[in-house]
Amino acid sequence: MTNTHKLDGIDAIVAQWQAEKPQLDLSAMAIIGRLKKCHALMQPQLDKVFERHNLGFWEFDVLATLLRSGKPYCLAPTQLFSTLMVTSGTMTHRMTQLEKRGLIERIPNEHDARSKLVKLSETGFEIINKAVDEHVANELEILSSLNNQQQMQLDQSLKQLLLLLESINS
Amino acid sequence: MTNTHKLDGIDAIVAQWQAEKPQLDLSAMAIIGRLKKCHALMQPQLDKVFERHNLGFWEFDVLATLLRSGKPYCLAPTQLFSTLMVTSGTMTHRMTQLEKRGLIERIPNEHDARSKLVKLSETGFEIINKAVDEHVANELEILSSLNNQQQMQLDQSLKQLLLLLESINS
DNA sequence: CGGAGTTATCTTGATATCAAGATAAATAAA
DNA sequence: TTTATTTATCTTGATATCAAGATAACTCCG
Repeated sequence: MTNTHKLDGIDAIVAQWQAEKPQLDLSAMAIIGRLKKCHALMQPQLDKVFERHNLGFWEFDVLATLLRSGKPYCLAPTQLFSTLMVTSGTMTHRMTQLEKRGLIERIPNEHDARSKLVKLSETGFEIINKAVDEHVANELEILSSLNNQQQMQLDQSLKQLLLLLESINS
Repeated sequence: MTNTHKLDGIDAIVAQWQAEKPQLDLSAMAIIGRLKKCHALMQPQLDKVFERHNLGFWEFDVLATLLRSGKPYCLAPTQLFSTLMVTSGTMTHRMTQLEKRGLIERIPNEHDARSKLVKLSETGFEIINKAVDEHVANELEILSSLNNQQQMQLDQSLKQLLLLLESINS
C-alpha cells in the first residue's frame, strides 16, 4: 500500500465538509488545505535550527536575505521589506532589533539620503553563514523520506502553482 | 514551452544562493521555498472572500470549524484550539471577540464544569454558511488554470509531504 | 529655479499571537 | 475519603505585525 492510499488530516476534514455540504466540489479545498497544513507543520521543524543559533525565524529571514545578496551584504530597507513581504513598519522594527544585537549595521546611502543601508556586521555574517548551512541540511533531512522522483514531482507541481499565483498578483 | 521551463521567484533566489554557496545542495530549499511562497501568495486571495463577509481569516477559521463539526455546531475550546493549532490563550481571545459580535454563544458543559462550550449562533451560522460556499468557489477559481491532471498531481505530492510531516510530529 | 507629485522610511496605535503562570475541576492513587 | 496528579481554561506581559499617517528627500516638468 502506497502513501496515496493512507489518510491524512485533510481527508478527515474534507469528509466532514462533504457530510455537511454534499453539493460542493471540495477538490480545491483539499489541495489548499494540504498546502496550509504542510506549511504549518514545517515551520516548527525549521525553527529548531534557528533556535540553535539564537535566531527567530524573522531574524534568520532578514540576515539570510542580506547574505544571499552577496558582497558587500548590504541592501536598502525597501529591498528587504519587499523581498520579505512585510510592511515598512515591520522592517523598521526588525532593523532596530538586529542593530541592537549587533547583527547588522546601518550605513549612509551616498546616492539617496532618504535611506540608510542595512549591512551584515562581522558577527552577523558569521552567525548567519553557519545557520544557513545547517538550515539547508535541515531542509534536506526533512524531505529525505521522499525519494528523488517524489521530490521532483512535488517541486514541479509547486512551481506550476507558484507561477500561477505570481501571475495573479502582478 | 511549458510552465516547467519558465522561471519563478524561487529560481532567482536559489540562483543567488548557488552563487554565494556553490557547495550546497539546494534542491530541498527550492521545494520548501516554493511551498512557503505559495502559502504567502495564496492568503490574500482567500482573504478577499473573508472580507466580503466582514470576517478576518481567524474568524472564518473558528466559525468554519464549528460549522463542519455538524449539528449542533458546538465544540469545547480545547477541540477548537488544538484543531486550529493555536494556544489556549489565543483561543480565549478569539472566543471573546466572536461572542462580542454575536457570532457564537458560550453554553455550560454538563459533563465538565471546567469548560463552557462554544456554539455557532443563528447569525453566526448564516454568515459562515454563505462564506464557506464562496470560499470553496474561490478556491476552485484560484486553481482553475491548472488542469485536472496537474491538480491531481499537486494534491498527491502534497499528501505525501503532509503524511511525512504528520509522522514527524507524532 | 521651484512647485507638484513621487518615493523611502519611520511613527503611532491597534490587534493577534504566544509563553508562562494561575485557577479550578476532574481523575487517580493511597 | 483525602491527597496528588492531570486536564481545561483563562490571565498576564511581551512581542511581531499591520494600516494609516507623518516626514523628508528625490524627480520631473514648466
